Amino acid sequence: MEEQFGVRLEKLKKLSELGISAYPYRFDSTMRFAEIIAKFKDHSADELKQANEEISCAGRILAIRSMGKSAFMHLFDGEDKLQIYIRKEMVSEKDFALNHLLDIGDIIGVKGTVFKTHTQELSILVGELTFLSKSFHPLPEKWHGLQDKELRFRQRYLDLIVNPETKQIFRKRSQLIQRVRAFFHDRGYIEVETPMMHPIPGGAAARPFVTHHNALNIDLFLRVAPELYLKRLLVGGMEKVFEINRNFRNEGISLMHNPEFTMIEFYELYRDFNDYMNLTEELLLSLNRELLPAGVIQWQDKKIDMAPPFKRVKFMEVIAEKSGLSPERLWDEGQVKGHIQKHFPEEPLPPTFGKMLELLFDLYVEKNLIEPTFVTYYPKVISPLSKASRLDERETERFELYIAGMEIANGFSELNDPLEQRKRFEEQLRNRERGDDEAQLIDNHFLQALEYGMAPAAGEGIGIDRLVMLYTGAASIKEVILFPLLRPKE
RNA sequence: GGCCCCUUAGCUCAAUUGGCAGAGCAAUUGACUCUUAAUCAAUAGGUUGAUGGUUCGAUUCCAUCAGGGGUCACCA
Repeated sequence: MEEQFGVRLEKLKKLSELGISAYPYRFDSTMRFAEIIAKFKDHSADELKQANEEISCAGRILAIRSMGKSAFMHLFDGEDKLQIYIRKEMVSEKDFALNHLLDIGDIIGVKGTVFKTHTQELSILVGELTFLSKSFHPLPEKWHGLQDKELRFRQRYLDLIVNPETKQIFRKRSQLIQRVRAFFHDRGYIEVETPMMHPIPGGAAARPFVTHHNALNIDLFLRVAPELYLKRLLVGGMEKVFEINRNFRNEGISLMHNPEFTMIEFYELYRDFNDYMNLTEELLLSLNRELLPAGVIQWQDKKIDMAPPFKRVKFMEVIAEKSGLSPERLWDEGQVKGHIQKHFPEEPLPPTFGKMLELLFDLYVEKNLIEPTFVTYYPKVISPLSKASRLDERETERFELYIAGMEIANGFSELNDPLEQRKRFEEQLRNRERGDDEAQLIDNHFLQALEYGMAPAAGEGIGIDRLVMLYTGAASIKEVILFPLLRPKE
């Protein structure tokens, strides 16, 4: 507000009248609050007095309790809170004057000795005060914190200052990504970065964002998946590769979708989809060990056991089971069409057979897959990049991992037959003509790479944001992305 | 994009079929040298998201718009 801004501006002016620099350049802390707390919390008041340990530290003022000639404040260093105590007789006249110009939200440094109050709270008795930065706006309320979701996401820094749980979520996100990365490095994978701007969008069924390169005067597409580039690396003989990076899909926003999101994709030559289901279980086990000692997550009102091995069900069989249509009828486009029209007349009829099967899966199966479950053997018609099944020509060696009703991972034995791949792309083009505007385009440069010969390989993508949701219990993807996309205001 | 809900002080929230817009925290002034949601006294702070309409009178009822949340669709 204008008035509070003015008041604080006045205080800043008074600082320079005292000869205090409003924006100094640096400050030396001897310890972070966490270290101070860890080192001294078990010492008695007497022991601390004896030790007379002098330290310096810095933080943002979250609360001030002033009693005229003395004051307590709580500082926050972004991680922990620590109380400081300022007494008139213990500081210089200038520092005591400075103390009266401080506002909640200001950042200060202090030098002093560690002690415990009568209520046994570890605190710093201040000997020297250093002004570090002014806050011109009042902070959100200390007791209720910042509740308004819109403000929390638009002004995430305020959320981080007042709501400690938020910091915990992003610390956990960082740990999770670090663990995933270590998992693949430990197994000899090379981490790579492939283009974010693609001349031809590909690798997933999704609508892309379009951008433009001025010097070349060409349109480019923000990538929907790195898949087709990573497979070029397999052709090049990179035996084990992975990439953790952003993908962009021009689609709606929901509890589980943000237009830009983080995926890891990983590939390994001479492996198939069975190997990768096993590897996925190993990866989650490794994450459990570090982030989930109990092995169980609390998801809304349910508990989910994250311990492998996970259940495995076949795509067509699980739809058959839930819909009452026999597996053989499910392979009949006419039967499937009739079933949808009869039981779901409100649903617009999908343009292709594959989309109809996906619709039935969404309606009957997806939301019920709470416990970790691999859905396997997806039909060829909806898996244009997967290798055909050894058991049934109509199916592919593909799996998706579902947890808490969310798709977490998608992997398969990679199709490496360039002639077959070209046929699949052409089939996609026909789907596009029938109205499926997410059907993939022919990428001739990718096909050319395959024509040089790609060894058999397995590949997989895992949605990092959703994984973080699971491991933090966050109900919305916005809670695990620092700056989720919102409509710009004003 | 469809449907439902929300928007009141910097923050968290009240306001009686439609009858003077309030509290706590934050802020200002003063008191106070172990407080911790500090306390005590006083003060200030509002175009009730925006624009129209109904009405003697609208935070309240209606319409449109904006932003957000939820849900469905799109989408992994």
